[in-house]
Amino acid sequence: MGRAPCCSKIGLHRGPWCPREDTLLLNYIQAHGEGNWRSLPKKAGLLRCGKSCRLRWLNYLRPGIKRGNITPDEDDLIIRLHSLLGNRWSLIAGRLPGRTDNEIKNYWNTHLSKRLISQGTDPNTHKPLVVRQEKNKRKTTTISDKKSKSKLTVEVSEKPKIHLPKPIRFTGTTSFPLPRNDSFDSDQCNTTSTALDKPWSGFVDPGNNDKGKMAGFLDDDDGHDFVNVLDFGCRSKFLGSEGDSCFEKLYEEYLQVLETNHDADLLQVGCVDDSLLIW
DNA sequence: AATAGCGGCAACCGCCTCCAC
DNA sequence: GGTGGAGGCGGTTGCCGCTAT
Repeated sequence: MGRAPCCSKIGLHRGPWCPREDTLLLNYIQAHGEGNWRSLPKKAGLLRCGKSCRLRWLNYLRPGIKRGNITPDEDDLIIRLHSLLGNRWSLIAGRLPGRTDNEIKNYWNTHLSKRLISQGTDPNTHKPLVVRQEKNKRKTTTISDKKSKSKLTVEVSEKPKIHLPKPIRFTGTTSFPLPRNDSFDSDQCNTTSTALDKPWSGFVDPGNNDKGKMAGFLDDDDGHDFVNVLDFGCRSKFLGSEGDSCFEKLYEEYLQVLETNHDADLLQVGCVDDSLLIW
C-alpha cells in the first residue's frame, strides 16, 4: 500500500540549506524543542519538508556535533563496531560522541571501506578478501584506485545479513536514559561509565533514546556464524596503544557480550535477545 | 589556463517500525 | 486486529571543490 509523501513537495525548498533557514530552524527548536517534524516547518516559517528539517537538525545544527577530523581511535572503533553491527550506522554513531550516522556512513563509504579493501579485508564481512581465481564462481569486483590508476580484482562476499535480534522496545516504566550521541560528554566519555554500570547497555539503540532497542548481530549464511571479533585484525593494534581509552573499554563490553552468548548457545538466537535486556 | 574526472559530503528517497485510534 | 500518521534508518544521488592532465 503506497503512502502519501510525508508532506506536499509543492513549493518547498530543496537542496542546500541557507544560513537564514538554519537560523529559523535553530531558533524554533531552541524555543520549542524537537519533535513534531511534520508541523515544525510551518510553525518555524520554513518552506521545507519536515524530514529535511529533522535531518538538518540531527546532522548539522544539533549542539555537540563534531565535524571532520575523525581520530584514529574513532576510526578504529568504527571499523570494529561495523564488524559487530554491520551497516547499522545509527547504532555505530550512538557510540561515537558527537558523530552522526550520516557522517559515519559517508566516512565509511569514502574512506574506511576502501582502506579495508586495500588492506585485503572485505569491508562487508571483515574477513580476508580472496583474489579471484575462478571465473563465474563467485561474485567479484574490480576496485580501481583513481589516483594510482591501479586495479585489483577481488572476491567480495555477499553483504552480511543483519541477524536481527528482533528490536525490543521498552515501554511504560522501563525506559532508559541513554542519550543520543549529542548528549554524550566526549571529554569524559560517560557512555563508558554508564555502560560499565550496566554491562549490556552498549547494545541499546541510542536512536530510540527513550525506549531502547537492541542492536543486531552479524550473521553469516547459515544464520548462526557470529563474526569472530577476536580475529579482527586491527584489534591488536588498538590494544597496543593507550590501553585505557574509553573506546577500548567500550569495545571490551561488546566482546564480553558476544563471547558470553557465543559460548552459551549459538543456535538459540532468541536467548541473545534475552541476555541483552537491561533491567 | 582550461577542463575533465574524481572524491567527499550534504541532502533526498523510500522503506520500515511503532503507536494511536 | 486493522489502518494510517509520524519518525527513524540505510541506501543513493547530485553538487561542489579539488586535482590531474
